[in-house]
Amino acid sequence: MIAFDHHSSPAPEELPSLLEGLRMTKQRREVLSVILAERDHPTANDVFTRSKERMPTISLATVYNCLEALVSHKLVKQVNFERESSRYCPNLSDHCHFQDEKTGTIHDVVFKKGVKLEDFLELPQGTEISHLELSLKGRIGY
Amino acid sequence: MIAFDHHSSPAPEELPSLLEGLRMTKQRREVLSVILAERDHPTANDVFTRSKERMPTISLATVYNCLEALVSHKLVKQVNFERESSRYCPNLSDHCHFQDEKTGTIHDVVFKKGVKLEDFLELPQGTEISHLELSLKGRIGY
DNA sequence: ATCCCGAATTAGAATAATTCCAATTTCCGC
DNA sequence: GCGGAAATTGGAATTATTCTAATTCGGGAT
Ligand SMILES: [Mn+2]
Ligand SMILES: [Mn+2]
Ligand SMILES: [Zn+2]
Ligand SMILES: [Zn+2]
Repeated sequence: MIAFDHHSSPAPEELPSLLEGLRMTKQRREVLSVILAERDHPTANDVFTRSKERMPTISLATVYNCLEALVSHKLVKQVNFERESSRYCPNLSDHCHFQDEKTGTIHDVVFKKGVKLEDFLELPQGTEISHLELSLKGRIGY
Repeated sequence: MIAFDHHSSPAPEELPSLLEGLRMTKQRREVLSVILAERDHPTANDVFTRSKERMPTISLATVYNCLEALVSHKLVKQVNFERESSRYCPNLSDHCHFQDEKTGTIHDVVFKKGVKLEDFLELPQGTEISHLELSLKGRIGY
């Protein structure tokens, strides 16, 4: 019954100047707020375009730098679909991604509560998973 | 107890000249046999290097063309890890991939028997999944 | 407030995987 | 053997991302 996760908007803006040990420069704050604002999984270039509206001097290199910093400090997730350009996601809960082949839209998909990897994968004992990415493509029931 | 799937070698060579509706040219046969031979998830460039040993005139463009043909005819699977170059896999059974961060080696990981997507994902009813890719990174228990 | 200094930003060049192109070559069916 | 569509080829083009080197920023110390 529960459909895609349409999570509610947390307040952007007014972020502390240090977060998770990351110096929150104005460019990083701008990039983060762009990602928080629309939660539509924008590409680096999308983020660049949107950031320039409020900060016309920001550079694409800086956007890439900021995204890398935000991702490595786990304030944002990087999302990949096959060979497409990376997208960025502000949803920090455990989830994966579904791309509607009709529209290209990417939806967050939540893991069922309590499921563990070993429940559905034949992993050798002792394996430590440090990163997991599950990407789905298909059609939504009209 | 069951570890990574080390499947046994099916006989390469001697492929029919038409397979799955795909004209099996000598370049396509060579590319396919390279992938079947080592099952170590080579990149396009790996395949190119190995193919040149037996077919010195093959071009990289042709390797890409062949891989695309083999993948779209489902004789080979394309495997992606984040932004790394694509790799190719001859294991047609339902499986996903684990990359050992220590060595870079990629292992096939089998889904437990009988598990369905809906068992662990909150998918809206009526969703049709046409493609799924699950990629894991981590360490093997020494 | 000014100075210092490491970190961040910037523009532009470089990189690298993949795709495109236009010219040949292959090869299946007649 | 011919004709034609499909495949191959070498090289150029594309494009997302990374790198470089110069400049600017900003927080702590004086
Ligand atoms: Mn990731
Ligand atoms: Mn795939
Ligand atoms: Zn997401
Ligand atoms: Zn595989």
